Amino acid sequence: MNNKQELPWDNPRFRNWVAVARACHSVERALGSALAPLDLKPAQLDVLMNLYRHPGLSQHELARKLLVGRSNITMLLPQLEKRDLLRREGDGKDKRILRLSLTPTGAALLMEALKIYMSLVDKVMDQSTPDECELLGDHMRRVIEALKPE
Amino acid sequence: MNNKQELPWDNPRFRNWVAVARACHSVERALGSALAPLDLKPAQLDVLMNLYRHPGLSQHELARKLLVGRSNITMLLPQLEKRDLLRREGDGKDKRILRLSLTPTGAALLMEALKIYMSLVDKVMDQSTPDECELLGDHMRRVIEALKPE
DNA sequence: ATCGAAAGGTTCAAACATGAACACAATAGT
DNA sequence: ACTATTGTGTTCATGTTTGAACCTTTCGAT
Repeated sequence: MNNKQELPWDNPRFRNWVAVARACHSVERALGSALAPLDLKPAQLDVLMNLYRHPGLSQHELARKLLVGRSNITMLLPQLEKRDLLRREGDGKDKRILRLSLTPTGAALLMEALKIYMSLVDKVMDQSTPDECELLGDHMRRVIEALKPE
Repeated sequence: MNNKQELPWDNPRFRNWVAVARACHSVERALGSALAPLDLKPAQLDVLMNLYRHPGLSQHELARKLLVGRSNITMLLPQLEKRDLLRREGDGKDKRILRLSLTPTGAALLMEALKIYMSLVDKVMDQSTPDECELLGDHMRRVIEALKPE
């Protein structure tokens, strides 16, 4: 009955990952507050960022980039479209697909939001050297790869 | 009108933090799937973990540890209490406070869940050396500190 | 051609999180 | 003692996320 052989809290991997999760959570909440003046939620910022980098994305592709269900996108977009931040137009060849792109208004708002996000990221990365920051990013990109097919 | 001077995607700090956020999101979703057989959500696992380490926590204290609103706890606990995973009993001195503690059933389920969580954490940390893992944890603990008072 | 399977998007109900307003207990200042 | 203030937990309305069922379009096999 004693499976306390090695409690997770003594395991460095566990302790350290829990710290990562908590830090992420903190940053997410801080970002939420910081974006409030723009009337933008972190999830919506994610949409704008991805459309800026990948214009012409379909809704399904966007959903996969955001690690989110397709229906979530369907619910998320109308708000942004009504605010004239993005456009949805049918693909010429495949009538099922809606291609997404930012409007100038959307791009402008994105730039404002990015300033806010960047200042938060600066606070985070001030806690490490540039080398450590790069190591961190490399590690996390490997994690994303390792978890991708599942 | 050209504030593209330095687009965030070219900024190492930004790129690397975005990777952290995405990795966390991936892990969170993978954990959600992996915990399904236990009929446990990541948020509920967080509750059990904190009660295991800090028995006798009040609801407010728990909420702050989880970075979550007090009302969230109120909504979250009854399900777990009905499953006999935890107990809520009034504090003798201060009748406002409800003190929380795991039942044996709760502790047992927690151990099962931790095995699942650990195997996921192993997959994550296999992507780095032990030294880098420790560095990562230290960095993130500093981040948590830096964001705390806000 | 035609039928069946797969893919894109939408709809809907249920689960969840959030913050403001509330009720009650405890504490401090007078 | 008494009021005002703070702290703890609950309630409620709102907004988000999710997954399953659905409709339509496309593609592939016969």
